[in-house]
Amino acid sequence: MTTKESPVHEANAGGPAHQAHARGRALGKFKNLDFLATIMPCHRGQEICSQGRPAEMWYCVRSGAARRYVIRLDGRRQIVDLLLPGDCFGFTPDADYDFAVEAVTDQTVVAGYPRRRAEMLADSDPRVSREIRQAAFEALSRLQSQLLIVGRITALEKVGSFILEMTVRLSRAGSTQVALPMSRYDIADYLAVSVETVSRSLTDLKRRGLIRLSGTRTVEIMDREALEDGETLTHLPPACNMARHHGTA
Amino acid sequence: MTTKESPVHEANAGGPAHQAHARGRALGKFKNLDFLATIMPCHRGQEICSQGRPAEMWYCVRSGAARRYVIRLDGRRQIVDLLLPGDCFGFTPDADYDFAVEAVTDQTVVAGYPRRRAEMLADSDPRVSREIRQAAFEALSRLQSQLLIVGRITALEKVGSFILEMTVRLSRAGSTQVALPMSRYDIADYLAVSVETVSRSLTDLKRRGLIRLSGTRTVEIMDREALEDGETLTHLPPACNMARHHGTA
DNA sequence: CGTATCATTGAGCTTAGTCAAAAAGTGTGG
DNA sequence: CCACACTTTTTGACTAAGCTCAATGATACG
Repeated sequence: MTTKESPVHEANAGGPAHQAHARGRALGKFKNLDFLATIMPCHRGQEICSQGRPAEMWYCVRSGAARRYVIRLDGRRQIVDLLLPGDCFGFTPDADYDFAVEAVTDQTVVAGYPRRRAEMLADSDPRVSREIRQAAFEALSRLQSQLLIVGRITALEKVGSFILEMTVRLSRAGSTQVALPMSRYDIADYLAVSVETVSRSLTDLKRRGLIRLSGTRTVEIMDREALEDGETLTHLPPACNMARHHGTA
Repeated sequence: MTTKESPVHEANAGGPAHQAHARGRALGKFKNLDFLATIMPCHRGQEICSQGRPAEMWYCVRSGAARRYVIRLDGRRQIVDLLLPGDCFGFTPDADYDFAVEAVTDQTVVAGYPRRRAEMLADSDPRVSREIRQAAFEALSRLQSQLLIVGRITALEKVGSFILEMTVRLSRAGSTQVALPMSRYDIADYLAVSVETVSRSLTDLKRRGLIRLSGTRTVEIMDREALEDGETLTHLPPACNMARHHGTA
């Protein structure tokens, strides 16, 4: 769904939430490879690598956000990784990429490392070797998290845990607020549900008082417990028509 | 679902389909580390590593099959990787495993490599370093495949592509037959659907003539095209009551 | 100040989950 | 070799969650 007829939901991502989150960790990867990095500033929607092309580079997000995705036979898009500052990508066991990667926001910057040379360096420098290994393990961990989210039963749970994950990954320590860099379409394709369902779920979570929205892309967590529980989210007052005026958006 | 009340669906997996699939590639990993491998034969259901414990070992499946999984708060089990001969696991960016791994069949053999020592060896031997990197990239690739399967829309598509994946991974080249080493419960927890749905989907695929079952765990692919298409699988003759006596089970 | 995209909401319908129970295998011990 | 106990697998009936189609608000950008 989602990206069925409308091939690219790009153009206008709008919102105040896009000044990347380049924190300390953004520079924490491939330190010992940085001297051969190519810095690439990307605009929204710009393709960074494309499926089927020779996998000649590894990358690391410096700021902004990127989506790694696959287009299915039926035209649907499945996002298989959301890449935030500090996240590395481009790893594949084969000669070619079996995915594509695009910048999600303007102001996205990635560092590119020629794979061949990086591998040769890894051969001679254990620190490089360990950095790459660590980056791959982190990618593995992200994918597992995503699988656990996508594998949830109800859309409410998926959206709820997605927000929690984004909070953890985008906000420092105890923050309860996240500025999502991506559109509802991206969220939908990440969670493998329809855009409408994402929207409805957010509305529902808002009505239940678990989150608040400031603008469309800034989410504040009001009840973390309930969000990660899932028990609370299943078959409960689906539309409790309590005449509550939810403060703002 | 699935593993909700009934914690473990083990005991009797029976069936003729369990003589592991140790082919050449089973030994193709960590060649240069083999001298420090511990060979562990495992019985069905035996735990190989457990969530939350220090990640002190890396592993490689030599024969049989294993499932990597996570138990959710609500008690459901999500399988996040099916490990077949040649597949490596145990990789984590943190100090502890954030998953558990169990043998799926009797006759499962895994090789264990002490992480510390393996890392030190990788530091000094580029071949080791590359082997580990390659294994991690393959794990990444498996996870991406699973995500693409779980992210499909209908259960019919999920089960269909699952069978295709298993055929590719378990059978040599052009074979159209797979002996699934795992139960319907495992399949359900891998696909994040209910057991009943898995069973119904298989029945449906059988009725449509896309597969045939010999016994309950041996699947023969009759129409690969249709299976990977998905288009064919959506809203079509859901129960064509043609009085056909499907040859055998 | 239009225009395009993003976001939300509604109505109808299909799919899959749940609960319940039967059928088919498998293994064991008498 | 058979009967029993236990799993695994399948099927049915019912319910509810989410997809689709369609339309209406919002918002940003030129």
